[in-house]
Amino acid sequence: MDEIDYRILSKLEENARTTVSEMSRAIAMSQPAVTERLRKLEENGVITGYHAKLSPEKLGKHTTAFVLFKTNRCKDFEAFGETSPEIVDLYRTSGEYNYLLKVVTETSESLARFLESINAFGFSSTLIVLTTKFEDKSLADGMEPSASAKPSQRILRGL
Amino acid sequence: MDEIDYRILSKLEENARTTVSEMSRAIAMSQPAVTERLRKLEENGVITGYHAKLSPEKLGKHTTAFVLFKTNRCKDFEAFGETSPEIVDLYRTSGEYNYLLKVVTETSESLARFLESINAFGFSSTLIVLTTKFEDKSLADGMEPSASAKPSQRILRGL
DNA sequence: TGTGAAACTGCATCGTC
DNA sequence: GACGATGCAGTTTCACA
Repeated sequence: MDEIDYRILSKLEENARTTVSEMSRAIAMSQPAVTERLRKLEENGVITGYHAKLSPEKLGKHTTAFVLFKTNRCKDFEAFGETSPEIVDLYRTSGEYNYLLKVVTETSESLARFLESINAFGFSSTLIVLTTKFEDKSLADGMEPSASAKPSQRILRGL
Repeated sequence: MDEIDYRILSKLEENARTTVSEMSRAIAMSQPAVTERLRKLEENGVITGYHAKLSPEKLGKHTTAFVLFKTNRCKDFEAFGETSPEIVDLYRTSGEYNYLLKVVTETSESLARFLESINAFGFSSTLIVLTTKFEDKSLADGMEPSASAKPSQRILRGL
């Protein structure tokens, strides 16, 4: 994990469809060398996937909310979460509530129906998203090989 | 926005580096036709970007938290948020708190330092993420052209 | 909108250092 | 680890329906 790796990661965070040749030009390194580095970054699990980001609005989903949730039926609730298309993110958390959900629905009415459906499992507290200032800020940008790359050497060997 | 568009979107949500030829094979449609649909989905803002997803752990970032935040210095706080590498997501929300932050840091100590730094702007309540059950569930999957594609016709014309 | 054909570009793979 | 060469795969562009 040197500076070149961070530059590759940064490029792909910004645009996952960047071609290997484009990166090899930007980096001034041969195409096979970039391909090989990329292969290792994927193999080592540094890159976990490449995903298109869609506009919920353009898909008719106008309401986003975060739901703090408290339940003692964790297994049941997690199984429900897996199958619920409204829940896009699900986190186990510390604190008074034990789950945090990001929920994306068509309207505030469909959010209300969703909240009623989870009331069967426990108690919820809902924060409606008014505006998203930003999302998914780069993790690779501003990473210095000297600072956090040395620990990652250990990590990449599976420790 | 017909069923073919949803299949394209679904493929790219799952793997943003899927080639046009792969999609054209899966869909049984010519390559230029898929390219043209893709161009329009991007132009209309249905697809907002393609991003590599990185493992915070593998980059030495072992602590993730959601922070509920209350401030009356909104402009100042948002400007701070833009420049803060720890804040990966920033939402304006309804409720007692007016912001929700997703924060990714190296350790719980660096999280503590971060929380001290934002105390200058207002009050926070922190939920530490113990485990991420899932993130970024598909928005396009299970979308029926009959249901939400008709509204999106209006949306795509800019209404 | 969609198609097929052709020119162009990018990628995988190899042997070499 | 990185490089250059090469053959195959993917993309772009076009005339046409």
